[in-house]
Amino acid sequence: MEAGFRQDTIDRNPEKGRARTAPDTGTLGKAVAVLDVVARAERPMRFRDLREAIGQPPGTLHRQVSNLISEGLLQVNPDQSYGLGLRLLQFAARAWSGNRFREIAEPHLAALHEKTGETVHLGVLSDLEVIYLDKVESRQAVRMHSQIGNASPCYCTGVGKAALSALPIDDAKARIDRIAFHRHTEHTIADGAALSAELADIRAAGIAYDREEHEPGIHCVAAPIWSHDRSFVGGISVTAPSYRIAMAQLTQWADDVRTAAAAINADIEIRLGPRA
Amino acid sequence: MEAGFRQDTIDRNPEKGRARTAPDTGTLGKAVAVLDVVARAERPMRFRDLREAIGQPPGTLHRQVSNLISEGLLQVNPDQSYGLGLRLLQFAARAWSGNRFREIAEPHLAALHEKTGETVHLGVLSDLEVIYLDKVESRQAVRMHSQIGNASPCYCTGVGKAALSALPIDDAKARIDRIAFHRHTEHTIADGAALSAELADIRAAGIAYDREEHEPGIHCVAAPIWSHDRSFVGGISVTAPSYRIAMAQLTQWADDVRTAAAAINADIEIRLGPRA
DNA sequence: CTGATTCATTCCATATAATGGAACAGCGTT
DNA sequence: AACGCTGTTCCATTATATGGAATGAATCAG
Repeated sequence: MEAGFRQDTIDRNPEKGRARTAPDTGTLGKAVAVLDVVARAERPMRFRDLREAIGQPPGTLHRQVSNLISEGLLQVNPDQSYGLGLRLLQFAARAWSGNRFREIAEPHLAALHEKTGETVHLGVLSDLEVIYLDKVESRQAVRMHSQIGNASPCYCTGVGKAALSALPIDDAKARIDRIAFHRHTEHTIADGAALSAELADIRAAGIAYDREEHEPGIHCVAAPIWSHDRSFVGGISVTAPSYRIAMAQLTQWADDVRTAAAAINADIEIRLGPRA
Repeated sequence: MEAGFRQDTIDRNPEKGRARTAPDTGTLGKAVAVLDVVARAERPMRFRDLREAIGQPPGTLHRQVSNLISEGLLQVNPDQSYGLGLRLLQFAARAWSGNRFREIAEPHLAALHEKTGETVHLGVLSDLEVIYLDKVESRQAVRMHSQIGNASPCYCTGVGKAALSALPIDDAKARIDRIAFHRHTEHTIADGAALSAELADIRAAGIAYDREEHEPGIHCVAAPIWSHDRSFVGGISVTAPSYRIAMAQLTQWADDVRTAAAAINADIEIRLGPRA
């Protein structure tokens, strides 16, 4: 419908394995496991579908589902299939507008977009994935929602690699060992050794490139941002289609991206630092 | 920053009382109660603040918070304050893109916008509030996220009144009795009797108007949509600033809005009906 | 239309997880 | 250095979730 060059769909990745931070333990863990199944489902899920996906006895699952519904986290469609509840939308609206990093980065993203004219992203590292928090785009091409909140692998995105480069080296190493690499394009980094090597370069340069490693025909230049204690790492990027913007242009933007990221880091330190 | 005429902020309403569907009972209920407090907080909430807001003993609250964090539903900012977790953004992205009603309504909203040139909304009734699921807007003026997922009172919005009119009368009556009316503008409906009276008109006409009842200077024309069993009711609306669009113009659009809503209802019946 | 079968829901004794008081640790303040 | 304020950990107790079995509803075959 719209002229977005980047795929408009939600996670077409063939990687079906969940990158959960926590095990499905405890009452809460089991509850979000149910939400997770519903969220990741591609076809409408009815009760029996959930049952085989979750593997809980019917009575148990039924009560879990009931509780989720009464909390508004889950809902039943008229055709008996389950969908995520509207309460999640409410929460997300707050999660987004109340996010301090997004708030701090916002003007810098706008400025960077102003300078380059291309799409600017803000992403945060969440375990092994990058979650996009914001984007600034020239035309109202792609619908925002299709991108914000979406997760992409960290090893084949500019923001992801930038974020990894901001982690303490042993932390980064530990995460890399847990990555299940998948070739999204012919340029995708395929193993941990190659990724570690590239991260060394990224650390030295303060700049990461995605050379059509995630989506064919899309490349980007990114720089890391972080909080003082590295409990938060993320990145910003300028993304463009390679048919229109040459790699040489990206490298020219590198300084702008690095400068913008540095400015964001300074703001984070001031507004969220230990002495805030 | 942008030229949005409708307020860009999240819920400035003075109504602080929560419109919870469920009591804070059960492990899950207590967990979302914590999320709710964080979501509704206006200043940064630290552990101490949560403690007084929730009223749980420190040990208990600490574990609840820890569990929420390990599930990614909550996170700690570097300055020790809590924020909603990124997992909620991921879930919401799916809740939105996977929402059947939104999906079905989408082309009709686009067509309605094409015809009127003004902002078109899709909202769903959730207990006593309307939650906006989608909007189509001419310029990329207001950021989508500031609107989608937001909740507004049902008694002073076009979509809300339209949705109420689609409920079985006793259900509507029961909900009206629970509304805490608040005068947002001088035109806001102030009591249940007035609302019931207006709902009768809306049922007869199939059209609801918001005559600057929520935001001064903003009015809209809306029509209800629903599922066959009324487990879902909502509405669509065309919204405009009154300085630019006269009431007479809104009444001229009423037929278009009603027609669009009817088309959506037909699609819902076909795609989500009992024999789907 | 009837009977058989599958699936969803309810119930309740049991197993499990959440609770909260108390004791501990970290840190800034007096 | 001792105090007070917050946040964190521990563990016996208590409340909650669990899941097998029974019931009810819906679907399908004959």
